[in-house]
Amino acid sequence: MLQSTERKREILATSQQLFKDHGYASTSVRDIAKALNIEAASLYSHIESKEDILKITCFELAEKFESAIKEVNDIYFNAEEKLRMAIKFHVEILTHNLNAAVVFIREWRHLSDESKKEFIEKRNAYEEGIREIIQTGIDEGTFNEIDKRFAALTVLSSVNWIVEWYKEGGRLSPEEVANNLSDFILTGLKASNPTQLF
Amino acid sequence: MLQSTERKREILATSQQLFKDHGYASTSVRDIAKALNIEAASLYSHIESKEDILKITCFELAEKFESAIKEVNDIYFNAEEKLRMAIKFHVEILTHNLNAAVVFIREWRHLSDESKKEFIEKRNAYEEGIREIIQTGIDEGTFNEIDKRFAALTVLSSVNWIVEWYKEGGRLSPEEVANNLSDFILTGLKASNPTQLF
DNA sequence: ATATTTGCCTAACGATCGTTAGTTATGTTG
DNA sequence: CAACATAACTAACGATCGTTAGGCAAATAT
Repeated sequence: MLQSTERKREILATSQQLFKDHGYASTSVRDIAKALNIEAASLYSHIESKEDILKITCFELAEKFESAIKEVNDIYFNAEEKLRMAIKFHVEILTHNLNAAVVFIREWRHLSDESKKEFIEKRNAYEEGIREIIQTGIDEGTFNEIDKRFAALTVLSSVNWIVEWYKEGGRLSPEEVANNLSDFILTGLKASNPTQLF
Repeated sequence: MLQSTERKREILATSQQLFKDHGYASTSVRDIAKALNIEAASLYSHIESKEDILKITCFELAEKFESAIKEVNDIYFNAEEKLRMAIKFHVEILTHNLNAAVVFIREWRHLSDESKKEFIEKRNAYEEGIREIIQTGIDEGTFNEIDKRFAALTVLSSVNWIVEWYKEGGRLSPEEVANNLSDFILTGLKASNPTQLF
């Protein structure tokens, strides 16, 4: 007897805010209800379970990432363009769904075994998409020969970390954040080094 | 009436393992006791509270990081050497205290307000140490002019992420991990670019 | 006007939570 | 041997957990 999707979106949004601030395990169903000014039991007209909220949150975001990486890898570009575009999309998804993104990044471990397995598969597929971009760059000769697995993880960790400090309406727009990240990841900290010229 | 430090170390180590695997909030005092084959109440001969375990774990690691960054910044080196050394120490601390490190990185949010405040201060001081190294590089002219705050956070995020995949006795030694990370952070993905030569 | 659906309510369930009080074997030390 | 310290125990506390059953007023559909 689940009801209007509109009310469900409110419940999801409120829950994501609370899960972000206090963690999934430390947020009770009663906390969520209180934030919505209703009773805990009333939530169950809209959701199946507490884990239902987590599951929907994690998988909705996973789908967005999935579409984004497909879009990038289906179009023909060189590796640098692809990576810049992937980072741009990734940052956009994170910043436009900040609360959900934090839950996606931090709280997926609390999914049931079954859902967790599926989630990890989707995450692996996404990582594989990033690795393909890096491989493209190596094949082109435009990227350094580097451990792909290591590089993909390092790229993703620095991109994901923005949820820890990004503030809506802050100093940097999502686009600027994405550009800064891309520059950092592509060229590193060091100023161009004249000793590499021979 | 707190007892032998030896037994307390066992309790800490066991708790850290469980906190790493299931999270602080989802690990009950009874879970910890069960893993040690004792009753939950027996733990209280050794610890003050559940949060006590978290507090000790977070602050012991914070101290290690504090000493490391002091050691790096007190010795005179150029920025690249300093950064490489800081990353090497950081990776060593993480890999030699893997369970505690995961708790330090993921679970500090569950500290009491008072402890959390102190923890954040210590973390900020550490980040400031990293920013100083970056500033040194900019002053030297060996690092690109870059947003220091942004750079420090990005460096730390990629270094901290290793706890998600590092396995003791795995393919890469801590030293190799540190070197790979330093190379990545210093020179980026892109092969040295001839269009930058004028 | 009547029937149905919606969105909430109260009340309660059994389980589990962190923690305390008080006790008891098992050494260890004088 | 007597006194003490150690490291565990049993039992229980009040609080809170996710969830279910059943009801009720207001809105909507027929």
